[in-house]
Amino acid sequence: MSLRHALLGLLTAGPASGYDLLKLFEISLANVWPATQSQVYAELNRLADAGLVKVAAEGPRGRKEYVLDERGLAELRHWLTDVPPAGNPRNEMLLRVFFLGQVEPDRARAFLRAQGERAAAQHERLNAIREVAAGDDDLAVYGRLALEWGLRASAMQRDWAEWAEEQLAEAAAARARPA
Amino acid sequence: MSLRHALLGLLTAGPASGYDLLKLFEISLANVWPATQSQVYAELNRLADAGLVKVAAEGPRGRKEYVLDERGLAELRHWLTDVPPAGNPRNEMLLRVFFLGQVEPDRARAFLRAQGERAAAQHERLNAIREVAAGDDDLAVYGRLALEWGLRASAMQRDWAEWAEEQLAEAAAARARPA
DNA sequence: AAACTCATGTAAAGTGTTACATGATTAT
DNA sequence: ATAATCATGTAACACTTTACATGAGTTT
Repeated sequence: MSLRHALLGLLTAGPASGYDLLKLFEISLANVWPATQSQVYAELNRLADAGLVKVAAEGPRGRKEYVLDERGLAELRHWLTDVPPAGNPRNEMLLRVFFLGQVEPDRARAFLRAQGERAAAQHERLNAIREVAAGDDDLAVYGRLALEWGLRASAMQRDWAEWAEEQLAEAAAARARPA
Repeated sequence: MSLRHALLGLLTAGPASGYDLLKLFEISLANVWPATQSQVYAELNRLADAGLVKVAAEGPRGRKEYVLDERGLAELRHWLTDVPPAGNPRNEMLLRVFFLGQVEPDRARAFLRAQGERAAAQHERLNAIREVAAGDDDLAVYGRLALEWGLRASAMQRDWAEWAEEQLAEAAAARARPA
């Protein structure tokens, strides 16, 4: 139930409507915890029912401005340090790797090359963000830690894919000239 | 719908019952694509209905032995190379990092230290597996590529957590002796 | 006989995605 | 006036987890 905590976390920066939060998701949490419009509005209603947030004001088009309640902040802090993070995230890319022996070697190598290029592109994209990322508020400081994680992760995946492709190429070469 | 493809993939190694497949999940795919008993049995029935697998034999306690159908293999190959992999996996750890400013600096650093230790332990665990991982069938060869990914990922996370902790320590030191 | 393993299934609840639906306000 | 943006909500479907339920065969 981390969407709940993502919303509580964003509300620490100040009051916001569902619409505002949705945009905050897009610009700040898109790569870490994406959420859809349906989800956000529904969860905000649940949070209000549970007393973790409150509707502070109602605006123009039925706009509801939510503020973080004391209990919501307590719940966020509790989650941050006391709740053990869930372990194994699924990895579709690796699942495919396991079964890559089912397609021709050329296709398998092409797959790995594509993954490497994908990771390299992601790395470039994040690098561009780093160069413009300013601010010294908490969200900016900790956001930069997360950004650095992304940079290291994409570099790792890029290098791994290159290495893996070579492994396959070597294995193919070994098969071509048997002992 | 990757559970489906995981099952098809495991069935390329030969006929198996739901019970067998469940154990294969535990030993080979647990870190990549975990699945529960309920899921496996239900999905096998759906796969049989869709004609991607067939019940080849029925054994003792209602045991049903499934074999991969030609159409199932075609579906697996199609998924492996033609279907673009879904991008953004959620990352609960990073979501917490974003909001780490909400707890005292000591607790934030402790969180990062715990993540680093966790990753280091994971790295050791995988390293131990590498040393005993034998076999030159496809699943073993490609399994080792996946293992190497895990080793690199855990090393990356361990190093990142150390770096991040230092960043926070430096920031705290800077605040202690203001200009 | 009791305990364990093998073997499959159903049901409920939580979470996430996609599509549909509606209407108010602001900008061109 | 028209289009774009703001703003919220509902419904259907898919996937995952947890718990419940049952029974056959095997080992001690």
